[in-house]
Amino acid sequence: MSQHRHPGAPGRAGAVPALPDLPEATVARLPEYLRALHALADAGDETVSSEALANAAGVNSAKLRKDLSHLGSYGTRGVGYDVALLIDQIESVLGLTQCRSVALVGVGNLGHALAGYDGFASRGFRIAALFDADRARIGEQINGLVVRHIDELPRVAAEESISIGVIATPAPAAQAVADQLVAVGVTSILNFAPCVLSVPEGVDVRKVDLAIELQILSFHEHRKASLTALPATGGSALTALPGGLAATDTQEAIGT
Amino acid sequence: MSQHRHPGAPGRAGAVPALPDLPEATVARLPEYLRALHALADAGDETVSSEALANAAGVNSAKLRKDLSHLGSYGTRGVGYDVALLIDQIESVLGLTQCRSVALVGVGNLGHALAGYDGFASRGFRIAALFDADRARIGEQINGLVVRHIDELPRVAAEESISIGVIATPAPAAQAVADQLVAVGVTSILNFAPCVLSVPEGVDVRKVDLAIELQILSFHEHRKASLTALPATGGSALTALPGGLAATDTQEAIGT
DNA sequence: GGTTGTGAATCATTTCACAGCC
DNA sequence: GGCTGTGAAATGATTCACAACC
Repeated sequence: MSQHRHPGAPGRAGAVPALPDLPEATVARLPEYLRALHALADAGDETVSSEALANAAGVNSAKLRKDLSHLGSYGTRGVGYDVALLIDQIESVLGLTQCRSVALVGVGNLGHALAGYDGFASRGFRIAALFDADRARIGEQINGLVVRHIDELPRVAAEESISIGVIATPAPAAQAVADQLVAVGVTSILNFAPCVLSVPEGVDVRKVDLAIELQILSFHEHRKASLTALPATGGSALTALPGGLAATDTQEAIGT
Repeated sequence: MSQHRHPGAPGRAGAVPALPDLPEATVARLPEYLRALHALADAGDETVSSEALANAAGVNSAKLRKDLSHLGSYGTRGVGYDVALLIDQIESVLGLTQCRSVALVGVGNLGHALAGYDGFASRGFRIAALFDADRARIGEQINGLVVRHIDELPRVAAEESISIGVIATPAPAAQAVADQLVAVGVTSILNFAPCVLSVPEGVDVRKVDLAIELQILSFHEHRKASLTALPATGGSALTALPGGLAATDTQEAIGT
């Protein structure tokens, strides 16, 4: 990430509670643990071992224990972790104890879907405002929210205490939107437009590019095809068409 | 084929794959380079320096050069990289020389948007079939494609040479869909459902969870808020850097 | 018995810095 | 002069393995 790193000791000792300096990789996994923990809580479990939780979150148990140890961790040896306690702990670290308000800019194809996605609300986020630059869309209602013109961003951002901006515009518009978000004080942006945004120091940008995900998969697909094509030198070129069943054997699904 | 080998590695055991064995982090960045290169090509540029390309892709130049060196390197010292040549090279490595067919399962809110997203087609992917389990949706047309029942997957997958499966169903349905995709020979899955999938060895799964992205941003937002409440930690340069293109590292680098 | 927490070891990735080439 | 390619150093992340604890 960028170099905002604040050196360990803040002058005098002991003043700060558990303001954690977590490894970025750990931060990226905490939400997944949280999701798994909620599922366990819904199922009525009160404690869980690192092995079981790691399984539910798709990581190995050593990594999970190391991650949790960074937050000071409330586990009991021989028993495991208290599910409810751990949920509180992780939500507190992630700053999810307060519901955060999100402004979504760009209600085209993707933005429309995001505006209607209920996975946000159920996990601590409230889509508080929708914006677009296209006058034809202004006034349209999506999921109980009216689409406003982007020019209203300053007023609405102040009213709604916008905490996070989501950009779902076409690429050419994204930088201008980012600038506008930054101008009204937004310091966290989730960018779905396929382009790089430049923002001042102190503003965090995360990017989700759907085509890039497919291209990464394409690489692995390509690699797998090449591997089966030449197990030995001069191997016969079996047609790589996945028409029927693949040649691989193992079909067992692991776990639930 | 690359003959790149690190001769210094002592005591290496096991087989070395005969294929270009790129670091995973490099693979994840190649699509971003590709996008930047296409933009340069559209602008008429014929060559580009590592510095300029790195800037356009949101990374630093040393990383970019190291990444490109892994693919055998097509640059000219003192000049830079040939844009067209590099595009070909990267597309070839990523397996994008053939257009790959994608099956999309789940045409709810998000799936609907994905089906209509033109960013796929423009970057080497063809959405070849849409599926859903809800009988009420069968027959609906989206972007010229008709929604089929998931039971038709085996027949259609064979007809269309499906290469990649995209899951955009609710979480409870996702595992069953993954099993069905695997059963018809799909070995690459992009999962938008908020859950962990278990698949046999050899199948690649990438996961995109929109709420998780927001939660990671929430953490940084939370941390920044806590920091401003603290006394200064030395000369933390909060000021905007000269020029608008300053924060090259701020995006992208946060996790994968 | 079982399980956590954690130093130490291994592995991966990024950055530095400069030789070599244009 | 400018630029790439790349060993070597530095940083970061993962895994191992086991002592401490219930």
